[in-house]
Amino acid sequence: MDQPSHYTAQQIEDKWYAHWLAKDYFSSKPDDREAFSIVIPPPNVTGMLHMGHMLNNTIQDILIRRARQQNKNACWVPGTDHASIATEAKVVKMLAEQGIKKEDIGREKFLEHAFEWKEKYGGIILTQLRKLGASCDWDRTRFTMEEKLSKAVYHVFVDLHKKGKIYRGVRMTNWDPEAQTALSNEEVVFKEENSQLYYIKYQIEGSDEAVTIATVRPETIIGDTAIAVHPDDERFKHLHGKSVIIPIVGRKIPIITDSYVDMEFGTGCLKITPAHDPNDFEIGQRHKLESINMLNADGTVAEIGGKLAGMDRFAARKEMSRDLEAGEFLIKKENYQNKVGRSERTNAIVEPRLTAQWFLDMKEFSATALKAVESGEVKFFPPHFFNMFNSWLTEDNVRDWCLSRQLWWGQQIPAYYYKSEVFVALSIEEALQQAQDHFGDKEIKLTDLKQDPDVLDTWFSSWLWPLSVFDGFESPEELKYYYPTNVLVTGWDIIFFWVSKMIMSGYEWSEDLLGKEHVEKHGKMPFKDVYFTGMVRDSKRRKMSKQLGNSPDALSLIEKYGADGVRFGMISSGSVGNDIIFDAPIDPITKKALNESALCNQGQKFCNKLWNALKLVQGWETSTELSPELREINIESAYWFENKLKQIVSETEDKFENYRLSDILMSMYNFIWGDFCSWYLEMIKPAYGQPIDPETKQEALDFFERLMTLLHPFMPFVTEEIWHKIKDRGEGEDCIVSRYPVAEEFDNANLKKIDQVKDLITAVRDARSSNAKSPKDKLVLQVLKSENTSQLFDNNSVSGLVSKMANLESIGLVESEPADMLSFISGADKYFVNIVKEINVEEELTKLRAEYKQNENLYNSTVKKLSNERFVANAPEQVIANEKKKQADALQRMEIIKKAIDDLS
RNA sequence: GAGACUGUAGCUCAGUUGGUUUAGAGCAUUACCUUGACAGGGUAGGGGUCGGGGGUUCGAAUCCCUCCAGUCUCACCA
Repeated sequence: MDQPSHYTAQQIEDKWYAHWLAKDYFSSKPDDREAFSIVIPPPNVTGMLHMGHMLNNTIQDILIRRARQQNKNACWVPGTDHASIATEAKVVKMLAEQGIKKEDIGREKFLEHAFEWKEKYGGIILTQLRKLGASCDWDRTRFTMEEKLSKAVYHVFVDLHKKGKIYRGVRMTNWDPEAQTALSNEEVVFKEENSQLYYIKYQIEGSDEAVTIATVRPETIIGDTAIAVHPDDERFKHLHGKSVIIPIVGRKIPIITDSYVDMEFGTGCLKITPAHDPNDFEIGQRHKLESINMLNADGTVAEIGGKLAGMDRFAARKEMSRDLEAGEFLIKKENYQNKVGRSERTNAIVEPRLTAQWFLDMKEFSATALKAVESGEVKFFPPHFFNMFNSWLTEDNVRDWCLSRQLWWGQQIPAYYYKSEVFVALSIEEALQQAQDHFGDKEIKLTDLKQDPDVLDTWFSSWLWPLSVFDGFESPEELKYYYPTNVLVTGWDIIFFWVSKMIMSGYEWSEDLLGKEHVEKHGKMPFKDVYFTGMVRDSKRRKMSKQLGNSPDALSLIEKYGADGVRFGMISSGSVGNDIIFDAPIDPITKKALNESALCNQGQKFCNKLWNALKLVQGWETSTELSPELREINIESAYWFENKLKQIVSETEDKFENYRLSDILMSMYNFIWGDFCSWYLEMIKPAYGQPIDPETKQEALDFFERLMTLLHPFMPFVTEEIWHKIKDRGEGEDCIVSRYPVAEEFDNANLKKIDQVKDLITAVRDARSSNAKSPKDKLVLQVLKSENTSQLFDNNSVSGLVSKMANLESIGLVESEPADMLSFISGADKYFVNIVKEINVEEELTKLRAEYKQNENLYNSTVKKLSNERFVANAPEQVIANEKKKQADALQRMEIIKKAIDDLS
């Protein structure tokens, strides 16, 4: 068969992906097999495939494909997240380009545009995942804002409200006075700017004394409700419990103590304005201080500001400054650099402002999540992430979850206002009923109710993901089969945002949905294992991002190296939990990452190697009329390779348990390239142009087939291609559904024996190479008889094997050392070849002496250890035995080398 | 500023409870040889004071302290 010598991934990959889809291999429906389920961490619907996705999804695909090959019912649910902020921003931008403002068209029209945008451009990433080979069940593709999932969201919101866990409260938000909207932290840009720091004197009530505070926003003294000092600050101890008078304003406020105050910073006194500073707000809560809001939504001073009322905040600042100066309250002004937050969109200076928000009480939830991981019901890989998890969810640190977002794209909060009351219900009709009952007024109409304009945080839909994608809130059928999912693969940066919250929701609702019996048997957790992937970084350890331009383009990489090559590159560059330094070179001129990678290239070369190995085996002609000696060598080789294969399979099984994927891939790479291609195939390879016996050829092809099955989860395309090239396949006989091997007993003694054989072959080649003998010259090998060598060469196949691989003319055991032959040591035995040594004695002596010295050092170190009484007394027996063996071996080698030195000199 | 994680050959990483590791692998690299499956093969080699410094121990890459650097999450400061 004529085959090109290069493997070309591109068409082959498309072909097989289409084939798998056509055969419906990715789809999963409950049956009587064991389920193996993974829910994808839903990427933003606006997202494009980047390196992080490739890493994450390759891992998931490996796990899913292996499970599928283990005849488990493998189900990988794909989908996207509606990503309120990111998507709304995109749509707003798109509309802005058309000269449309969202406020002008209103909520309904805006959402129409948003959905239109989503239909057109959203979810591109899912298509891109196919290029990578992701074997998701595409029929199950979900979207966090689709109707069913939204229903689940409303359901849990109402449920939590009934349980009394949801409350309305005020919270500091970043307020953009220009756009008159709250901003998320992501939408605020902090920059160093030049400001003025005002030092202001506050008179102590009933005393001549005064304290000085510093502020960059003097107008906010209108909202002051306390002065805080550090409890241990000696300078102010005598003032504890006293009060001060706010300058100009004239109001009396207390002096309180709080360890938040930094004694070293400024004057050591801090004015507390709970309504206009996040930290002050917290201090205010601790000390039950009043919050006085002194700013209107548009950034002008509120009524309470007296003569400043109605003035813009900056004008008010100047005015206040003048008044303070006039009243001799202003001690000094100094230039000051601080970080000022500006709105990403309007560039207006952001004001911290108290706004009403919906909250979820997290106390019980976080305790539940902690316990789930602590008890091992949910296992973290690597386990050390529990530290971080723990420090965040402990009572002192946990904060209630702010559920509302001042956006339109998302699930609108199902809370309806009538007069001063709010009614939470699944529908406005229900809310109406509640309102009518509450007020005892049947006249209240639907139009009298006003729904809360805010939407829910995106995480409030994705925290239900493992429950909702199986439609658990509608019927338990599928959920019963697939829940708990087996493993979650995600980045550790969203451990609190997402991982912890899914655990919480799982424990909160799984019993309601699945029944007591089911959760007692299978557990309430949403997933049993969590595999944390690292961040993908560049060579400077920076996170790869679009803005930095330090990320190669994912699709270009696939185009260049093939999906298999890229998968190889991704997996081999990192292990569980560790960040991945992706070695893409940077263009020195543009400073952008080039779409190149040495590791992906290695993966591509690996595909090529497989391809050519197949070409070799298939090129062999067969003949049944070959000498039995040849067949014997091949039997010996096959027996060894069979054992080696079993060993790898058993190691692999173990490593999969611990998600040591890069480890597995590397050992397969070495196994296939080294043991299979360089050793096994060379062992059985017939002389050029000669035929091979048909049994051996078949064995080789069978091995090949098993290797493809083993490697398939990692490199699905090339393995499928080769699988089909090995022989004609029937309907449904594809690598993707070939049975993954299970660990079996193997003959360890045989592996050790062949290791010796390989060492010997290497030693002969070395003797040849270092004495300028051509590989083509046949040599005579004499083996000094020992217990070990007699055993090793007790049958013809080993001699045959060594002869073939080391290109020997003959091989024989001798009782005593032959004269005029070159000697060498392999293992602890001595061998001779018919090479006449023609090197200079000096050189050889130096070499031998160095070798002697090395062994002597080793020997000395063991002597030192073994003569140390405390070592002998304390070290475990095994360690001492090893040390003794090391000593004995070193001694034996020293003797042999010594003799060689003596012979030479 | 707080917490967490990371720091082992030129690069990317192993090194599981401290002792068969005189610190390993893959890639890259050097020399010689070879090339009739292959971007290939063979043989030998170079390259690391395991981030720095202390400590515990008979024994530390591994445990403790401290410092340095990087990253992430949170807080960003009156």
